[in-house]
Amino acid sequence: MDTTQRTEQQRSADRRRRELLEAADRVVLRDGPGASMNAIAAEAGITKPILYRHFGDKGGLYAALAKRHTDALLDSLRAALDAPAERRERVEATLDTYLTAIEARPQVYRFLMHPAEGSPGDQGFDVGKHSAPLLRRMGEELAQVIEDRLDLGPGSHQLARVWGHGIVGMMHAAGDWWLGERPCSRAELVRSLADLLWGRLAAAGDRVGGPGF
Amino acid sequence: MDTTQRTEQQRSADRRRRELLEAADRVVLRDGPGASMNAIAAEAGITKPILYRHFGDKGGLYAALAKRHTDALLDSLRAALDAPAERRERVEATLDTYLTAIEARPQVYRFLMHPAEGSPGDQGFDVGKHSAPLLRRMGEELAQVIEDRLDLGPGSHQLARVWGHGIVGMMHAAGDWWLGERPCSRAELVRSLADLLWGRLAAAGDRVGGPGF
DNA sequence: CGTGCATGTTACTTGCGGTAACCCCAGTCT
DNA sequence: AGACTGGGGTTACCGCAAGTAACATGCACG
Repeated sequence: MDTTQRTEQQRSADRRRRELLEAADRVVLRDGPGASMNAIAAEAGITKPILYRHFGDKGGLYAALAKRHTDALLDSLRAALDAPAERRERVEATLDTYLTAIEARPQVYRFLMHPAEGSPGDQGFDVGKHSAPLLRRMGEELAQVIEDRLDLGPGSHQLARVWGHGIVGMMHAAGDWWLGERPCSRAELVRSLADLLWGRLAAAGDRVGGPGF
Repeated sequence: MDTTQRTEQQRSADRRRRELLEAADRVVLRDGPGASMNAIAAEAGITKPILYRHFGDKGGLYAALAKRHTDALLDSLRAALDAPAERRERVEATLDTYLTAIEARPQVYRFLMHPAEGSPGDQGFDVGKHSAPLLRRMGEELAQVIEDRLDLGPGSHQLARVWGHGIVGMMHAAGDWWLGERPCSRAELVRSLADLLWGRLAAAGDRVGGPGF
């Protein structure tokens, strides 16, 4: 009765919410992160106030949208990282998974990395979470995996966290640059990054005939 | 005559431009990247259209502002990277220089790394330059240094570029996270990152008693 | 003197985020 | 049946910031 009815309405609201999110998705993918609430509402076949009833404000809508994609991407990454294989292979598989994802849907990627937060009065938004939460989440998850799986001696917790965020940042920056310039194949990029993580920078010899170092 | 006058006016215009930039700087440092053109104009003691005459649009002003800070930071980094010392020392010095800079003036840092927000429609902004050009410039410069100084065998050009952007991204992401959470001292962070670059990730042993990998 | 020309202003338009007030229709209670 | 309530929807509006005319002023040159 009361409960069944409430769940019924709940379900209806959830379905509506999903429809709205999919419409928003289409618009954001088409117009970029600067898509207006009016455009999104129009795409969904309704008007602005409904969006605000469901998501509070633009930040809320964008957060919900970002969460969907972020969760999906993180699932793929976890799968690659958890595969039964040698460490280097897993690292390469994870890098490749990430790069494949951003290559396949660059619009989604742009949106996730530069959600543009509040904006106007942006007062409604917490200043602390200025940046893309996706990078933070990836960094934290990777840190956890590193800490769980590797024997790093004393201070392993801190070390794992630094490495987690650092490696994610490396992947992100290299991917961003690569996506813009396409200077090489994905496989080459993956190899180069893995080589970097595998200490080839430290192992390289000084160039002969260069400036005297 | 003509020329002298023109240079005279040019100089005057340049001086004015600099004053405007410094005023803009003060406002952006105080109010964050969402500072309005009105506020900047008021701080400079003039009104909006003058700003637009000098910088075209908000993007132009922000680009000019960013260029100043970016150039300054890049100069410091070049100095640290060019110091006569062992490679590891230079790497650590460069990391430390970067972290010291973002620690000393987080407002500047936020502005440089997330200029896209702007404000509401942000439609005055070119979609192409979505991200911080600072990262790209740092990546390119580092790539150049790596290629010039290290002997990487065949494919060294590509490799150096990938590494340049990757390392810069690592530094940036770790720095961003560190700046927000302050989980350890700057020196510890520098050491951890350098260790990562020096192959400690690849060299670490599997954790005993953990899940069977 | 008037004619450029750079510098400055006021006052406007446009477009967006966000909100208040109203509307309508399906059930429900008495 | 008829008033009552509440979720889904709309129109019309506010405030604010980017960007733009159109008008005003000071100063060199012929």
